[in-house]
Amino acid sequence: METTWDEQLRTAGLRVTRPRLAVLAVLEQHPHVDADTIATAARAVHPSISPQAVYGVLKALVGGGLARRIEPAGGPALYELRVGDNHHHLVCRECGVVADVDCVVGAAPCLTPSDAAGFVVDEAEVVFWGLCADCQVARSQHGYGTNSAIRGGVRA
Amino acid sequence: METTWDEQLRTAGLRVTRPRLAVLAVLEQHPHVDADTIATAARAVHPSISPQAVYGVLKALVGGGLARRIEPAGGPALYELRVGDNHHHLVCRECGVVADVDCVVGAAPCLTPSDAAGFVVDEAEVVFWGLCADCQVARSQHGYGTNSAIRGGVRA
DNA sequence: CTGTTTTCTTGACTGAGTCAAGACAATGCC
DNA sequence: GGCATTGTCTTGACTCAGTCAAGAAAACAG
Repeated sequence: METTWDEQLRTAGLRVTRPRLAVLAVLEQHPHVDADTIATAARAVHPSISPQAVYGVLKALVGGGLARRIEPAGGPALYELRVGDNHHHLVCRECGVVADVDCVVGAAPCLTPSDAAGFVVDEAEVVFWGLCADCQVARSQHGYGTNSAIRGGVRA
Repeated sequence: METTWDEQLRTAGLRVTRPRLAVLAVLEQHPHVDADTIATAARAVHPSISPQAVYGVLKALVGGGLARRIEPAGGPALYELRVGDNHHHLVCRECGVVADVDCVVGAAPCLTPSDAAGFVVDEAEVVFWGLCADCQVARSQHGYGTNSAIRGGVRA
């Protein structure tokens, strides 16, 4: 990371505030987290931060192009700092962990559906669903009964 | 459609009930609808159906493999009857309309990320975001100010 | 037709997120 | 550095989608 968060915020026309820097610091350490986890972690740096402030900050960051919001089905929205490169995600059905994948078939072909039905497409979102390495092990050990569903364990 | 809904339900081990048939009828007419719209439309056939019943029916149908649930970011879940063929979706950023797209690059390559990071992938979900034909027209006419956001107009 | 079991109805509840009003703090100017 | 102007944060009420639980009703088996 060359440019500082200060600069990036200012470039986006946003003021530099403690809550924003706190949220950015959390996102830097945890690549894919939900708003609630961010709030908890950010409180270590800036104790008085409120949940709503986190929503506000995240909306500002997403609006300013510093963060990206992803919404895997069946769970709360997650945020990440990797923006601008069109990459995709692997999501674990069991624990909800998210991993990045670089664009599937090279640069942009994944942006071109075979028949666009009159739509002007500007983004292709790809989510791969499966089982992460840890959950594969857990499943084969405990004898596939550990279905703790997605919700909850998204801490990445 | 060769087999009747009656048979399909029974094959899935589900009882044949009025609410279920009503929901199936609605889904047959409207390819991509949210639970609330289904409830409203189903009431035309079976007036006493409750919203919760719709949730229950949909869960049963999805569980039995008769319907599929999709959850586009920023809106409620939608349901469709096309199951078994791995097809994808085009979603309009403006009005939320959803259209089907057949699998992008042929059969299954879209199921293989370049690097799976130890995940065992069993499904690839692709969503193309853009503007539907109608909203393109509306935007060019009214002079791109008609941002009514997604929420609400999903009636497909 | 009767009994059993699934499914539907009714109602209370949760969790994620939004909206609005006022307090506070960051930038720009003197 | 001090002050005014905005933009941002805090607090609190609220919405919407969806879940959970208990009892009533309906579907299938005999």
